[in-house]
Amino acid sequence: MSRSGWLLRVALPSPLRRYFDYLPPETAASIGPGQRLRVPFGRRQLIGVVVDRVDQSDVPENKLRAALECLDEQPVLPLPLLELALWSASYYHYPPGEVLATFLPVLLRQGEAAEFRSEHCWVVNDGVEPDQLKNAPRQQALLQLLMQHPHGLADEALRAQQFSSALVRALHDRGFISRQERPMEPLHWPEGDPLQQSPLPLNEQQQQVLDQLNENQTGFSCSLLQGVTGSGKTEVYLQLIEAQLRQGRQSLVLVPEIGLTPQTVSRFRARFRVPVVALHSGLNDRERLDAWLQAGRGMAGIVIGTRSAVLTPLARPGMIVIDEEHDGSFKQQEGFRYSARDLAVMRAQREQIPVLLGSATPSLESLHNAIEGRYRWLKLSQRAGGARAPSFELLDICHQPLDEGLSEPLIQRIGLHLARNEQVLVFLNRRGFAPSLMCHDCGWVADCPQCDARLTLHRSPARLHCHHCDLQLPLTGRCGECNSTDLNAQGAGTERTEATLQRLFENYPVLRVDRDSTQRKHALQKILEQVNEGGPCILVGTQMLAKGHHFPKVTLVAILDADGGLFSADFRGMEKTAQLVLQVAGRAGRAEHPGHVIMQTHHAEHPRLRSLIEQDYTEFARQELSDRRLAKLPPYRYLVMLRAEAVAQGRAEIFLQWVRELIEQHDWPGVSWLGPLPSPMEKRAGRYRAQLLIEADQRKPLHPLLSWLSRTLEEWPQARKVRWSLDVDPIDNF
DNA sequence: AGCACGCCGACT
DNA sequence: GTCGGCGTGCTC
Repeated sequence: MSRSGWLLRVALPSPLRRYFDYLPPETAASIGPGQRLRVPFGRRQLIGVVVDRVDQSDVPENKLRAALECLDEQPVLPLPLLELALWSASYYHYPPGEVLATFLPVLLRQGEAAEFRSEHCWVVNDGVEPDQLKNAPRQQALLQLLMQHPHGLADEALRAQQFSSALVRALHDRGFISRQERPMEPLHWPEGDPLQQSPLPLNEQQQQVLDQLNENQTGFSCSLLQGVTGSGKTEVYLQLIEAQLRQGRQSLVLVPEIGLTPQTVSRFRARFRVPVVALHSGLNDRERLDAWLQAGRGMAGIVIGTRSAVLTPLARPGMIVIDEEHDGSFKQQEGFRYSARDLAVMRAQREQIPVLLGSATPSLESLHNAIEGRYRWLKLSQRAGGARAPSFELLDICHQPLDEGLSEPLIQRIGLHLARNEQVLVFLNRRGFAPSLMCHDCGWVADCPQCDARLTLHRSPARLHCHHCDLQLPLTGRCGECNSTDLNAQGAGTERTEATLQRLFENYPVLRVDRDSTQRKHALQKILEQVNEGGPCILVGTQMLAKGHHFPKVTLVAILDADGGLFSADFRGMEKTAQLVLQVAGRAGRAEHPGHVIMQTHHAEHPRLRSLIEQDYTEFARQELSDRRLAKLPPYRYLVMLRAEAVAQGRAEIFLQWVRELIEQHDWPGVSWLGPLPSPMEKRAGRYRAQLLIEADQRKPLHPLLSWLSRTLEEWPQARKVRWSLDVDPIDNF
């Protein structure tokens, strides 16, 4: 075999944490990093990404095989993004080939060409004259339109001009036009002013923040924009993006999963004349690839999407915005467990562009970075348009009789606001009718057979539903133990609260907003429309209500259970509660009717709750941070969770005990470990889970241990009998 | 992870 | 006599 003298180092979608070297394919043109190869791998073929060209391999020459073909003439992934992928593989200790695969749209992973979709278009045949169609005016009009477009028009363009497909077919059948296939017309930036709609006037604070941020339009910088709800953060984003567009640069906007609504996207589309690409879950594989290519080839001016949008290539990156940066959905909770927020900061650093983290309630991690001066800290404390901040009240419900979770004083206050023709928002972060179903004769409780959890009782449709594994069981109306029919629903979820409120306030509409009530398409939109009509009503819902939508006619926000996160096993419970409370509170009120927030609690004297309502989020966060420092918790300590799960009880824990002993055979200065411990919910979806916590005061000493550990576990036969995963910077302990 | 090979139990 | 259970070994 003739040796060409160089080899290709390839990342392959396989759980193995290493690269594979190949001889170049027969048709070896110029192949380098970022291009895809089809290679033989064992008995199958895989699509991999070249990460390097090398002239030596550790693999014996006779084991080297030749790649079958190269799929790209140009790198499909720009080099900065390839490097980001490889860096994140090493940071999260996840197999590089799998990481690279998640950077690519599905079709590219499968070996499809990195080209825009081809679309059908219609062209006029030679020698056809419109006069021939005098008796068919619509056909004639269509023909005339097509004659103005010698390259043809796509079905979609014709439909937009009100020409039906039947009409098109008629012309085709008569031999006037024919169908051609060609790559989709890519979007282009229009010449001139990128604005389509004037920017909103800024208040003084907004203007100051904008000016400061515009000082750093290029080069890396990281800023935290802490702006109370309604302070007009989005307008600041829009005007920053505008400045980037004027320089011909693209912006990437990351939003939480529930934040990516058509309204959000249309606000960006309405403002600018440049193409806005939205990466939402409704796209199919083809649409996703087209959007990805539009971003990577610089045709899109703005790319907006959820977590995975941070992996999208940009031809001329200008800046990255992460809205609601504290939101948990930016962390992937399985497989490649990356944090889109942290990757965005890393990416901005590598691409030398600014990154902006925005939130009314920043994560303690980001706030800590701001306090320490690593991030520029900018604040918007005024609500735009002169709206006033809501007032807060802790309502002590100790010893108070509750009507399905509602105290008498609260019911009265709700009635008061309704009587004044105002709207009320009732927040309860618990779906369903009741969180459990109990037998009154023997005390049996309906448990999930696959999880250590109660089944939630739902009424519409009636069923028992496990919110952890999604198991759904029909209601039998009988106790699973003693067959009694005397069953009691314990506690209240949104369905029950809705019913209770409807009973108490029968003359007012009660509208429920949660995952169940908004499943049908446009259901949420309909509810929102009714609320916006402005008549008095009660909105009941989960955290769905806390994101994105604003309800100016709501003057009372009732938080039924403020206690959930106060004493939870999760050390972030307090932080999450505070963020949720402030997000919900921020939905209400406007200038002439400031909102009032009532929180029902059994701990009205809880110091942290008090500081949250009497002072502000920043002061609350400083206290919380000082607790974290004392307790040696993030952001003062770096955590990695080694998780394991197995079908047999105890298996995962025994495995982790072995791992611990393995770790202890070596010296790891600056690193300590805790566990193994069963997960807070040991059994979930039929698997028993355990975890070993690895921690350190610095990041640096963690990585040698993790590299060694992941490689060791990968090769260890015992490790194949359980499912294990490393979670770097975990955010919850389940 | 796939996908093979390999060696022991209940079936057309 | 075979189909198939999952142990274990390998992938440049």
